[in-house]
Amino acid sequence: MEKGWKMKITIYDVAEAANVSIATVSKVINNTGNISDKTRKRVKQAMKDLEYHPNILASALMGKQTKTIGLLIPDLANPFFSELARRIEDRGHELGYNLVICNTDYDGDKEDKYLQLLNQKMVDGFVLASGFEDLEKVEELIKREIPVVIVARDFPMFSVNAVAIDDFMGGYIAANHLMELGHKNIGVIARDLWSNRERLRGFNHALDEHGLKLNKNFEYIMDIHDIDHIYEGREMTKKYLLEDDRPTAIFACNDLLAAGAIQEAKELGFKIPENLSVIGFDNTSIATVIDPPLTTIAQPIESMGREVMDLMVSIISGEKKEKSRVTLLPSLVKRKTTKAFEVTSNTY
Amino acid sequence: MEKGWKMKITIYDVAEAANVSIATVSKVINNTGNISDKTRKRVKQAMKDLEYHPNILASALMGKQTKTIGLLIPDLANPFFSELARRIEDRGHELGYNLVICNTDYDGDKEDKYLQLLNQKMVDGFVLASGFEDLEKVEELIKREIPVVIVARDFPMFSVNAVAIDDFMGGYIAANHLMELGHKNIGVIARDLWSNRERLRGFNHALDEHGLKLNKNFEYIMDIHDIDHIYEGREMTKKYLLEDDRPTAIFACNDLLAAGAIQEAKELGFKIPENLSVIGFDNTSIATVIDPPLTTIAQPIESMGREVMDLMVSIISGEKKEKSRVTLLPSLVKRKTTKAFEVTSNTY
DNA sequence: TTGAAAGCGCTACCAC
DNA sequence: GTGGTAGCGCTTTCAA
Repeated sequence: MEKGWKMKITIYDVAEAANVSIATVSKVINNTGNISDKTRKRVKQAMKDLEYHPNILASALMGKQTKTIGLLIPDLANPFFSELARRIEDRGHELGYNLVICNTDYDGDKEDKYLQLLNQKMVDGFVLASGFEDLEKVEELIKREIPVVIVARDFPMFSVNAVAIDDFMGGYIAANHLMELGHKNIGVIARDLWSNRERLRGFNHALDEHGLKLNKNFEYIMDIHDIDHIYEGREMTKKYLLEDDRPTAIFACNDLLAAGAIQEAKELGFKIPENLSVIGFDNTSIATVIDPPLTTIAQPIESMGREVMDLMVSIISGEKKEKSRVTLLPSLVKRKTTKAFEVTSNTY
Repeated sequence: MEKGWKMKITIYDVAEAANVSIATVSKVINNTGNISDKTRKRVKQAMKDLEYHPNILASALMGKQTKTIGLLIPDLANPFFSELARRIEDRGHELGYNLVICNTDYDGDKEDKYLQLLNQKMVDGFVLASGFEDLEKVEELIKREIPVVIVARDFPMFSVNAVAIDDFMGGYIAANHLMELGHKNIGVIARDLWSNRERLRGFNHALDEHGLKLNKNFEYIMDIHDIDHIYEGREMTKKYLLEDDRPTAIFACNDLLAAGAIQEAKELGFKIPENLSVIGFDNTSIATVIDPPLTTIAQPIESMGREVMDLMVSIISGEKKEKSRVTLLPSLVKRKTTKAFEVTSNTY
């Protein structure tokens, strides 16, 4: 029979060409069983000649891995998440996995749909960078023994695999940096996410240690579905800055929010950092793009991506049986948006 | 037999529960054949009761679609691509498709590897946003009748499905905008990509119409693998601006490059746009983040994503047999980085 | 060291 | 209308 160029070539073709059974071919593909060097060589040659590539779906049907991981992420257009996805994909590629990436927009229904769909597609596991404020679905997965690792979002009192930074510490560092510069009256802008609440908690804790207290007028926790961070950052900043006892510094819980804060402040005639200090969070690429370059709390995005995939693979391979949690440390990246507070600077 | 909570439930379980054959179940799943309402209802109920979800891989083995598309993209961390990926995913989701996203870094070997791998995984088609300066692999796919659509990258003399903007026109618009403002001496910064070369061609064409000519000292085409656009933008800008006959405006072929240009110019003491006009390309979110907000040539990213998936699906479904190419139009988004050139402004 | 054969979960053709 | 059955391409006993 003529093997046309379009014919999909299967294990049978290889077997025929190498004059062995498909069982033998399968064994050399998977390096299992005992095959003599001679046959092995012959089979390999046949595979090469025919440009044979095993159909992964068929083998998955037999219980093998699909070598595909589902990544649920709130919003790829958000630099933090796209950079994280990038890193996870990089490491996945190194380890032989592909990523199905899904945007959830913090929408529970979408999360459900994707989880279910990717399950049907037999992904080997899920990386969840999504909101999942609701633990039910995650528990369901775990009960069904599907590998799950949560990233950038910790569930302190729940037994899941997770990699995240110490958000509390991040907030703590931010506050201390600002206080060291002499700021006492600080405004904060956050989102209604666990991680952001932790950052605030750390922030407040640091304040507390110095006998300071956050002015509730200068605390804003925006709705999770307000997607335009820049706008929100601007609005809040305007509100804060127009008050008589306006803050001398702002802690924004992500870089985008900080960008908005800076834009608005400048537009209102404030000089940054002379009249107002701003500190962000995440250290995404936009921190270096805005002017002045943003002082921010860095999440080690690359390491996070790496750790996530490594953890995932160790779970899949079964070498990690108990749940484990890796916590990375945030760090202060000083750039140009924070400066020592001087009394005179408050009246510009 | 006790159906444990972990048992994977199959079409057989449904058949048993509904007291029909698996053939019948299959028919109600796929809405094929003739099934009486009574049985249909019974089967559906059984599926619901058992929380049955068909194994997509198994049906794919039988020649059905995997409902998964491979997306090859140079770099998810680049805002243009992450925003595009976001839009493609959105539309894919609406149409019932998932996306396997792969970063290629314009690396031919990675492109090959991914193409081959995703092929094994039986994706229904490929969206290529990657470099693919080399057409061979694409031709190979097409010959094998695998649906392919190219995005943000046109192959004018080659018959492929593609959606892209008119890059020539984009460059043309940019040049005209600058010339209308009185600029005659303009520097350009581009990458060594087809799209960028087209933009330059359009740019030069416009110049030509006005009897102007690009000073070759102020033209730079950076290597495709130089990944740090900001840095490159800065370096070139410094070089240009330190010349005696320095340009009064810069056309950067993407927003990141423009961001670098602006940073450097400001650092050298130039006021933007008073002493130097800068125009970018893409209109990514960073255009609104930098200061001053960047005037740029917008690519309609959302429409592009939509068109790409729509085209892909129409190819898969077989309703589009001939190749087709959709060209979207770029548009000028005026913000704050371009301004009329005044003679005095050249000596600040 | 090799191969025959029994599936994996599903679809589709052909009988009844 | 419904069901039996032959695969899809692969892995994995179990015999030879």
